[in-house]
Amino acid sequence: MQKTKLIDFPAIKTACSRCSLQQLCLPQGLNSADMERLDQLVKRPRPLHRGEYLFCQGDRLKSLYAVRSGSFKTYSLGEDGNEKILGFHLPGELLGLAGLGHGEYRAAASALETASVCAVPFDRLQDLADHLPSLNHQLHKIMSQRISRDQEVLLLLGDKSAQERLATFLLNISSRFAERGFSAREFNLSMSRQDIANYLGLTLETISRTFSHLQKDGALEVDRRLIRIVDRECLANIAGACFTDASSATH
Amino acid sequence: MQKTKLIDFPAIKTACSRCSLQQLCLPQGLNSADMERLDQLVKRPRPLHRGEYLFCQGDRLKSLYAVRSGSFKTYSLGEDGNEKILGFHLPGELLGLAGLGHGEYRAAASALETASVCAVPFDRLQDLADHLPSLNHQLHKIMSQRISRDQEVLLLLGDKSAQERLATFLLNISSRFAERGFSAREFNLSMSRQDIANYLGLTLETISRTFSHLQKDGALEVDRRLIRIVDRECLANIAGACFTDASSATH
DNA sequence: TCATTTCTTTGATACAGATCAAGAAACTGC
DNA sequence: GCAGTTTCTTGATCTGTATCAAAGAAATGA
Repeated sequence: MQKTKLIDFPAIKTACSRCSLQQLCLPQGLNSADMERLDQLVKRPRPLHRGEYLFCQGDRLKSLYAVRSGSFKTYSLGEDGNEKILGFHLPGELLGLAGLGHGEYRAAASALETASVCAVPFDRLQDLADHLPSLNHQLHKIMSQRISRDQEVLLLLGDKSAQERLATFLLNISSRFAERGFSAREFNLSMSRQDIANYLGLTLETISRTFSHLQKDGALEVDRRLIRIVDRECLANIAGACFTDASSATH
Repeated sequence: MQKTKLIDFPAIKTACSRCSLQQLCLPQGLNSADMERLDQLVKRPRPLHRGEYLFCQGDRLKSLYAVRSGSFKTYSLGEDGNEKILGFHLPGELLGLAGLGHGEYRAAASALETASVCAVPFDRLQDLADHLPSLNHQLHKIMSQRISRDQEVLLLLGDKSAQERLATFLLNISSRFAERGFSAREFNLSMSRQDIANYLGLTLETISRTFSHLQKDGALEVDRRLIRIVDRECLANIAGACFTDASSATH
C-alpha cells in the first residue's frame, strides 16, 4: 500500500531546493552575479508541521514565500470563525502575493503536511527589483498570472455542478504536479475532503459522493487520498471546457 | 423620473479626466516632471457605445486602460459560447491587468453604456516603471489589490445565499461609487439583471426576486435599475461580515 | 496494545435556487 | 404614434446539493 507523502519523493529536493529562484528568474535569465544577490536574500526557515501557520491574516508583511516541499492552504476567516479556503499551494508556488499592496498578509497560510519554504524578505526584494528590470518584469508576470488563475476559479464557482467542479479541481492539481515533474496520473491529495469542499463551495458529503460517482463511472480510482486518473478524457469531458491542456507526462 | 445615466453626471469629467494618473501616482506623489512623462503616454481613444468591445479575450496586450466615464464588464467565454462575467469596472478603475503576464488579454471587456477610457501603452509603461521605483511600487500595489479583491469575490461565491450575495454586491458597488465622489445611497446600475446574476453565480429570476425581497424588507428602494439604499445597516447585516466599511458619505 | 479522535462513506430528507412559463413594462427603430 | 424587441417581474414546479444521521476506516496517542 502506497503511503508515500509528497515530501518523501526523492525528486522534490532536486526540483525545489532553489525553487524561489526558479520562480523569479528562470524565464528572464539573470546573470550569475544578479542570481547571487538574489540567492543571498533567500532564507530557509525550519520545516513546518501539519496545521502550523506560515503566517496569519493581518500579520505585517515580511516575506514572500516559495513552497519547497509539502503543501499549504491559504484561507481567510470571517469573524464568525469559519474559514474560507482561497487556494492550495504546491511545491514551487508562491505565497503572500496578495499582501503586497496592503503591507499585511490578506489570508492565513497553514501547512497541510510537513512542509518547508524559502522566504524572500519583501522589502529587500522590492529594492532589488527596483534595480533589475528583468526581475521586476518577472514579478509583474507572476502577479498577473495569479490574477488570471484566481479568475479561473471564479469561473469554476460561478455555475458549475459538483461533478464539474471536482473534475476541474483534479485536473488542475494533476497538471500542477506534472509541471513539477511528478506523475499527472496518480497522486496523493494532501488536503481533506472538508478542505476540498470548502474550496469548491460544496459540502464534504457532496465531495465524497462525487468521488464515488466518478469512480463508478470509471474516470478515477480513489483510495482515500490516493487518486489515480484512469480516464483523463472522461474527466476532461466532465470538467467541461475549463481544461484542455493534455499534460501527456504520464510517467 | 430620474433617467440620468452615469455619464450624465457633471462630476464625472472632473473626477476622471486624469484618472489613470490618479490611479498610478497619487499615493506615491511623483514629482511634476515624472508626472509629465507619464501624462505623455496616455491616450484618449474615442468613446465606446453600449456593447462595443474595448478588447477581446486573446487579443495581443497593447495597453492598460483606466475607465474615465461609463462602465465596463469583463468576461471570459467558454467554447460553448456562454460568457462568465468576471467583474464590473467603474470610473477610475483599471482594465487589462490580468494580461500582463501573458502578453494577451485574458478576458474580453465591453462597455455597459457609453464609456470612455485612458489607454496607457503597456510596453512604454513598463519602461517607465523600470526607472521610477515609486511608479513601480504603485503598480505592484494595484496588482496585489486586484488579487485580494478577486479573493473577496471567491469568498462571496463560496457559500453565501442569494440575499447575502446581492447585498454584498450592492454595498460593494455603493462604496466604489462613494470613493469616486458619487452618492453611496442612490445610484443607477449600468448592468442588467442577467449580468448581475451571471456575476454572482445565480439566475436572473433569483436576482429579480431577491431585489423584491430586499425591497419588501425595507432595505432598498428599487425602481428598475435605480437603486436607493434605505437601510444600510440592514443591508450590511444581510451581507454578513463581508462589508463593514461605513462609507458614511451619503450626500 | 487499545481507546480516542479524526476522516470518510453512505442513506434519508429538506430546501434554496434553477427551470419553465407567462405577462408587464420599458426601450427601439420606423 | 405603433410594432417589435428586450428587460424585468412573478408564479409553479423540479432538482441538485445541503443537512441530519449513523456507522465504518484510518490515524493518533497513551
